[in-house]
Amino acid sequence: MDPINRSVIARLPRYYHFVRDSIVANGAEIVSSWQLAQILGSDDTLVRHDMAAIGVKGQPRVGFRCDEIISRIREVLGFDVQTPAVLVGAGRLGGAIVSYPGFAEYGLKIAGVFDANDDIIGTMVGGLEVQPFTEAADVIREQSIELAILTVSAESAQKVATAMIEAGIIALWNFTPGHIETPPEIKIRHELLSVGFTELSYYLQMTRVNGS
Amino acid sequence: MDPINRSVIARLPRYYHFVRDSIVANGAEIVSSWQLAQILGSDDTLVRHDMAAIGVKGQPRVGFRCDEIISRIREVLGFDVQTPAVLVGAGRLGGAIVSYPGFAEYGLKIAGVFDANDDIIGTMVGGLEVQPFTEAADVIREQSIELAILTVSAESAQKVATAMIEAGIIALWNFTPGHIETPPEIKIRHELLSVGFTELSYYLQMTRVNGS
DNA sequence: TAGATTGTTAATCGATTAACAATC
DNA sequence: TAGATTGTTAATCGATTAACAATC
Repeated sequence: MDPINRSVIARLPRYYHFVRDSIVANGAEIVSSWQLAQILGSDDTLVRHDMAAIGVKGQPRVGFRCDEIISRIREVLGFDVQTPAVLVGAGRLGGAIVSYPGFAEYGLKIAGVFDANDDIIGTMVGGLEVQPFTEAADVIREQSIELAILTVSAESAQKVATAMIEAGIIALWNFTPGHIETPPEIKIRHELLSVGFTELSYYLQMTRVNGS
Repeated sequence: MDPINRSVIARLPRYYHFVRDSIVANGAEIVSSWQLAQILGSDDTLVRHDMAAIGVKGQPRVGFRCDEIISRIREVLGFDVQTPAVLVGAGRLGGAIVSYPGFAEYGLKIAGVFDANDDIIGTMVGGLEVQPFTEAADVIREQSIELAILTVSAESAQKVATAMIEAGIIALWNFTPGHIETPPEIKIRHELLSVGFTELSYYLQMTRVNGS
């Protein structure tokens, strides 16, 4: 299968949520490209292109089967293959992520929570005991963990990332605002909360300047 | 001033962080488009286009002034105008956001934290006392608050959003995975954690399928 | 001056939308 | 059949990159 465009990939979770919720809420079996386009605020042609990209075939005059959309998205995104991950930094944000109820559905399994702070080590976070950061590398190696979630401070981000990569991690999910240098073969995703606020702040700024 | 492209806006926080950190770390006064391109993994021409878009002029043979970049980005994004916001849903994620230390720098000011759960009302979150949700509308009206941050459950997302809009909110920052319908004049940003994980999961899925 | 970097136009690339045929 | 919706090619649009002149 050809690799799928990044922009398509980014839309899949929104399709997924809406279709799954429709099934749960009113037993929907069929959804049209027009309906999905409404949800994303886009064109129905784009939806059909997306469905074609992930190999979902619709039925002319009818629409797309909800269960087919769900199962294909799960397959494409690898939701049915469990992805074990370590989380480093058991602060508030780390705790929120460990406890986020939806993640199990996507196949994300937090295999261990680590922190360097002695006051936090040994406490429970989302049903897991916080372990000393010094033991993270062993856990990664023993369980062949590929993903690390970084919720440490910006200052320690680079140091932690380097240690994780050395231990065998190939993907990083970075929630710190710090700058991290990684070798090109490592996949890193920056989840900068500031980017989200920035967009809203700019919008509000514009309505102030131009008059609302 | 012309509106600035969404994609440019999304890059500004990354420039901002890097330049600010460079100033703090080693007193940098000048940065070149090539250096900034390295950070974003992009082309130096793109950086120069971005600088032109926000009205920062560089000096040929020298580079761009760090302080000028910082002050222009702050101005464009409205960081120096305080943006008061209400946060609804004082769970773990809500708590993490209220306590996020960086936000004050961007001008985000949490003016009130609200929750519908009696067990949570009255507790302290990030230095603020959690107030009953029923009082949120009054606070919004009294303080002319324009932004609401939603960290409630997916199930109550729509109901809360509707109430916020009725009270006068014009921008929503939605951290719930639920689907929310809003009138077109309302700016809504969906901060779906699943989108981030999805991208990483797809990458890991691909390396599994194609052999790494 | 020579050289390094910015500034800007033109070219390319990729993603979205339009048009319309195919299907049931 | 008529009509509604998918499927797919072509056109458009926008964002990125290439090329090169301008500048100090």
